[in-house]
Amino acid sequence: MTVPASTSSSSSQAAPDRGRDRSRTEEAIISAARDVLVEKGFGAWGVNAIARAAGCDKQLIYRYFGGLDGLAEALGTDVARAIEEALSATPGPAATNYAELVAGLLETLVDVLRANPLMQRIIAWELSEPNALTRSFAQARSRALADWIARLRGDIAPPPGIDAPATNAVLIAAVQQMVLAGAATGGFAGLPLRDPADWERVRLAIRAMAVAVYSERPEGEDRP
Amino acid sequence: MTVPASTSSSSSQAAPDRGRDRSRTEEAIISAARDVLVEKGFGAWGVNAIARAAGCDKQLIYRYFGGLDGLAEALGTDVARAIEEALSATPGPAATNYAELVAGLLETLVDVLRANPLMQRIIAWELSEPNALTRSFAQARSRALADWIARLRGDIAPPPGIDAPATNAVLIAAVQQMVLAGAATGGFAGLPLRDPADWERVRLAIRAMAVAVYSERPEGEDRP
DNA sequence: TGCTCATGTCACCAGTCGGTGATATCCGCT
DNA sequence: AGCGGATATCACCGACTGGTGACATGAGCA
Repeated sequence: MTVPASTSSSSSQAAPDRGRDRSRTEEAIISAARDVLVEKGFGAWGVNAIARAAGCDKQLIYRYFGGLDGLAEALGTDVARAIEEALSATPGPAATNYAELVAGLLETLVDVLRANPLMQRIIAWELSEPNALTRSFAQARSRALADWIARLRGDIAPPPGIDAPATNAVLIAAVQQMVLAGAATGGFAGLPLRDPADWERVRLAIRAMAVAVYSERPEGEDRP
Repeated sequence: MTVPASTSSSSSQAAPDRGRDRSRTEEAIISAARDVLVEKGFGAWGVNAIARAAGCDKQLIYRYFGGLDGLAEALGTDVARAIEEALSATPGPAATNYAELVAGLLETLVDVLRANPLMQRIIAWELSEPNALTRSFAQARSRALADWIARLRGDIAPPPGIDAPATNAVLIAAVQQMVLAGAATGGFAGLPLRDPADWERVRLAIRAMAVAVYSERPEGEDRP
């Protein structure tokens, strides 16, 4: 009788002996792709590392996904679905005016983004090496975010005389940069970003800015 | 007679035939290191690519700088010097109150950062793969920025009742993220970042936020 | 002149990468 | 039982990486 070829000679990750089940293998590969991106960064995101993490041969990545691009696309839809349900699960701020609405959304965004290292990696990737791959990621993320905001906004309109799209973009940019810097280096511009107290300062600062800019009445910009 | 071994078989960069001059070669290597980082990104920042761009053998990188770490250190001091003189050359905003001071500083920062792709690469690097290398870069940058601000601030004090360090960090974070996103993808959160008009919107939005948050009197937070 | 040493160049190493063809193994169907 | 096809694994390729030792070349000095 032939020895059962003990399957113990595998990577440190994931039991390698799942039966010949294509769908399960595909899930394992996608999960491994996600794990590699989160734990090793996009610089190490390749067929070899992913196959190693998934405990299967890299040939399967080519067969089932058509290479890295197809795998990225599959992971993209997977990520988009995860984001949408993560956002739809978060309770929106019950605000009656635009300033409080935006302030609440930004605070929620800080929490959601801080709890989502995968999203952080994708954003950093997009900032460093924008390509067709990251573009689909960014597109899905942007769309989910826009839907979420539109859903929670309801019929609350921004005050006139203020460039709301630009202002909101700047505010969201601030949130992103702070979260990324905090995760990467634990601080930004001399401000520590480690303890919950540090993030409470950030949260208050962002809220104060949003409320201030959307509450103050711009001088002489009113319609006659 | 032997043919003069035409030196045309080199990379597209830089004439490879500088006389046996160590200091000149070192400068060429540092310059090549900077160019590779700017044009190819930190993913391609290695001895092979740098030596190729410098038109010399990679062995010289090890001999003169002790490898990539030493070269990074040398480039770091070079960058720090460049930043300091770039910032010292920019005229500070002549403001008499804190809100206008911060608004002017942020607008200047947008311009300086947008005109400095090397700095953008370093920031993106730091956000993606923080290591001893990027830390020295970030440290030099942070110090130069702090000195610049301290120099221009003079004796103008922030209004009481506002967490100025946190607020300023958030504002600077917004500037960084907008500039990085603009350079990487040409837009952010649906807002285009290509034409000067786009950046004018951003500039106005940032100014409005800074002025609003530092002008508005926080209610009931005053000292008695 | 001849010697020395700094400068520069070349060849090579082990390792990893993305990618592909050939082969083994097992399930289901007739 | 036997066959076909899907699933999975192995072995290999060329290219590139960081790193190192050996060698050529030239300038300056005794």
